[in-house]
Amino acid sequence: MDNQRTQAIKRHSFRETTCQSCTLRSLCLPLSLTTKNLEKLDSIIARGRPFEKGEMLFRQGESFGSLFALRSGCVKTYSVTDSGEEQITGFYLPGELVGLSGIDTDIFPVNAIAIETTTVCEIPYPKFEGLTDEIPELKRQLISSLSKTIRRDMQMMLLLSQKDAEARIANFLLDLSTRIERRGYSADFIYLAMSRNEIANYLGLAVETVSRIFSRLQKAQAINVNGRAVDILDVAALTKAAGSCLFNEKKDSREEIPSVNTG
Amino acid sequence: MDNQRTQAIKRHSFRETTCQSCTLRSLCLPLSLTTKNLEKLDSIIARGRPFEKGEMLFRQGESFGSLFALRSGCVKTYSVTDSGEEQITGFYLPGELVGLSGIDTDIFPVNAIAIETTTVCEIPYPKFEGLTDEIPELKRQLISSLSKTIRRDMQMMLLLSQKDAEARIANFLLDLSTRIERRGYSADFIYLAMSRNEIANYLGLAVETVSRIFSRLQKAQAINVNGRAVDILDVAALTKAAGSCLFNEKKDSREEIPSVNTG
DNA sequence: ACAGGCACCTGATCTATGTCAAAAAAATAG
DNA sequence: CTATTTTTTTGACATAGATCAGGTGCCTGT
Repeated sequence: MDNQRTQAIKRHSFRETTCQSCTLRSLCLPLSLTTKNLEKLDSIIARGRPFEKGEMLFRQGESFGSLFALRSGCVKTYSVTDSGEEQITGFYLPGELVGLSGIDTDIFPVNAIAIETTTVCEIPYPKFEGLTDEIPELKRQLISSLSKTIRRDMQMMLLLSQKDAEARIANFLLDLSTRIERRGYSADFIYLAMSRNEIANYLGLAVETVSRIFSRLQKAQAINVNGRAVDILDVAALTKAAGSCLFNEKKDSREEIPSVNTG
Repeated sequence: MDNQRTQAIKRHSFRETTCQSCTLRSLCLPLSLTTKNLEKLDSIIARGRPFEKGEMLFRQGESFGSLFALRSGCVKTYSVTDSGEEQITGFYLPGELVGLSGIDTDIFPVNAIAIETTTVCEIPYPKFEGLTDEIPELKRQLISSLSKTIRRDMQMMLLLSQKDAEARIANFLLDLSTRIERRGYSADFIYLAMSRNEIANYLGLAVETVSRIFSRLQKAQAINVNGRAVDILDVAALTKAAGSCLFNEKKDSREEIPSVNTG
């Protein structure tokens, strides 16, 4: 069930106990902080036991208190409408920040749940906010994360409002590929932490459609699917299937992005 | 062409020359600043001549330098993909902030264009950022705007990925209604600053569909349409057509929201 | 006032994708 | 290991909404 990659992610992260020694530092909030400021940040961070698959980091409606930086694993955020439908608003990988959408309210507007065993750094927001007064660089970092999330969301809206099923899925796969590559893994292999159902919900499609498109892309030799293991065989073909993207997206995707998706 | 409402908006705003005397203060960044801090903010703001319909506040790819707070009129933001398709990412009303999505890059990721005569307060970002160091309340205000934008975007994603054409349009109208009501006008009458085409693009629909749904809602006595003038006859029916919404949306929508939509 | 061009509306098709149904494969429980 | 449930795949069919086509009215500039 756990493949090499997830094993590796777990192994490399469990030992880390400070931001300074964390291999995700360059992807996360600490990016470009001085050693001294790193220590300050470190001192407010809480690192608890791992969340098992299915455990919730926080719930929609619960009082907002902390941001969460992922150290390992994978988290999804979703909202529930008043009639009970769920809408997944994002999947998060190590180094990414979960909880940004709750910052200015007293409550979280989404649920966050671990979809595989996950370790996090919990960042109590009131303390963190205090730190941003002392450390302008940290403030800039937070604002930057928020702004990047907004740009991501724009991209997602473009996807949902103009692209067909195949393009949505191609984009989804390429996005994951880029993100795991940035974390030091091969861009050509993805182990999906989420079910077809979750992918469908996230992309605004029916499960059956997701399944069919996976099959179609496999038949076209663009990918090789084996349950949740996906090999990318032909990036060019996938990119073509993904269709046009926003200007500067490529450039953008090469930057370090501390936070992505909505949550 | 210009109806009573837009005339009124223009009239009441043109005279304002300081944040202190601005009637939009409670909807905008100044919210909850002390008089002294208000003056500081005021001193960095530039107020130029109005943008005529069709004039651009800034262009995608242009270097990011300022945020823009609308004083009157209406602005749309849109991105262009590398193959030339346009995607409208937001419509902005007086009191709302345009440009947030460019904050952490050196370039604007979207175009912003006035879709009717529009006056703005230009807020040079480097200076503004400096002010956020001095005025934690202003920093909080900015972070709050960003976070609210993210929640809005989530809502939009839900709309695009789960709702049918009728629900999208009902939501769109109710959203506009709420926003203009918050600005002191009747919630029952909307003068649309944007064309059917722009509505269609924004909502991920074909123009013809928008037109048909308008007709259908009119036939159902929920609204009365006369070109760009829309009377809301039956809020309950519209709300029902809009379908389920995210928990807490109602509560949320009653807060003062300095910025909305992506841009 | 008139011509040209948009913006908007409405009807007739066509199609991508949703829905329903059922089987195969994989995960989980016992 | 076997039974049961859940996830995934595939096929057949239905449908919302896109596309195509045409018509009307409105605004613009001359």
